Amino acid sequence: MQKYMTRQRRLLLDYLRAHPDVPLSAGQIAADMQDGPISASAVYRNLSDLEAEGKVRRLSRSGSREVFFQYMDAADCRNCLHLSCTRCGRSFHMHALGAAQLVRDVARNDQFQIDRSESVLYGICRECQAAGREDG
Amino acid sequence: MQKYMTRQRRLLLDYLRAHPDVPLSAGQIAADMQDGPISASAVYRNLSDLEAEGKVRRLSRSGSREVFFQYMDAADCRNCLHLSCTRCGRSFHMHALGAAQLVRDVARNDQFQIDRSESVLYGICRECQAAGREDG
DNA sequence: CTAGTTGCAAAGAGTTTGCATGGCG
DNA sequence: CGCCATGCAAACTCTTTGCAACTAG
Repeated sequence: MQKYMTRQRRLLLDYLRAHPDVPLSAGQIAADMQDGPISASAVYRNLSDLEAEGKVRRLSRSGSREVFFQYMDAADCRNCLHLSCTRCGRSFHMHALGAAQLVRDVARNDQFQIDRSESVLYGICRECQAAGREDG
Repeated sequence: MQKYMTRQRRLLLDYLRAHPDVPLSAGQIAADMQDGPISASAVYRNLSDLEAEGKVRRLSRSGSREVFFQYMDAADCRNCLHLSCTRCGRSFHMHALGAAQLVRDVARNDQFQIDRSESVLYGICRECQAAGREDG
């Protein structure tokens, strides 16, 4: 668990906050920051710490062995599910009411208690749908 | 893409069909079958082929670097979303009507086109909820 | 027959870890 | 000043790949 706010820690946090809606792979983050004063292992270690503190969520993309991280702006994310675009990689908050409704419906119909923080729905976002129609 | 039905292929298929509701990691499958006449690489290659044919879905578990596979009983899975229990590992089909409803709602409210085959909702299944209440 | 498949072992990608050094408070 | 965090490189885990031998149809 994090005790000291090191330069690396701050740098990483800044980086994450600057990319709020993209799930970033640890490797990608490390690569993006490799010119700065932070090593890959510091990136990995800090991401794990941040995850343990709930500041970051760890998620996987189907078919990839990479682990992705996404900064969570505290309470904001407690009641939403994430929608992640498989084309552009960005992720969005599902309408909170809809998420609540979904959780309720699944609890009732399937007797299954959804964990929002573990779950992400994949698909195509509005912009990429539009782009797709143009392309053909 | 698969052309010949080899002994290994049949073995793997049998194995998968025997475990319909558990997402199995490729490594686990390979380990379970290592005594039989099938190598790890045959397992991996066949799983990829089966995925390409839509007989198997590939999925990730948040926090794990392993890739999981789950046998899909054809058309059955076209219209459902999967609910995967983070406690016992089993996965279930979300009520088809509920899934359809969800897809519609998200399309309308979030302008996001969910891809059922990519998406899995994680949480706790009925049995594990009950077990949890007993345990404390 | 003969192209698709297999097994093996080696290569690859991504992540974790051990240890000496450095820096936060 | 003491302990936590860092950087480096080596270890690890899981998966993919190259290639010669094998086999389904």
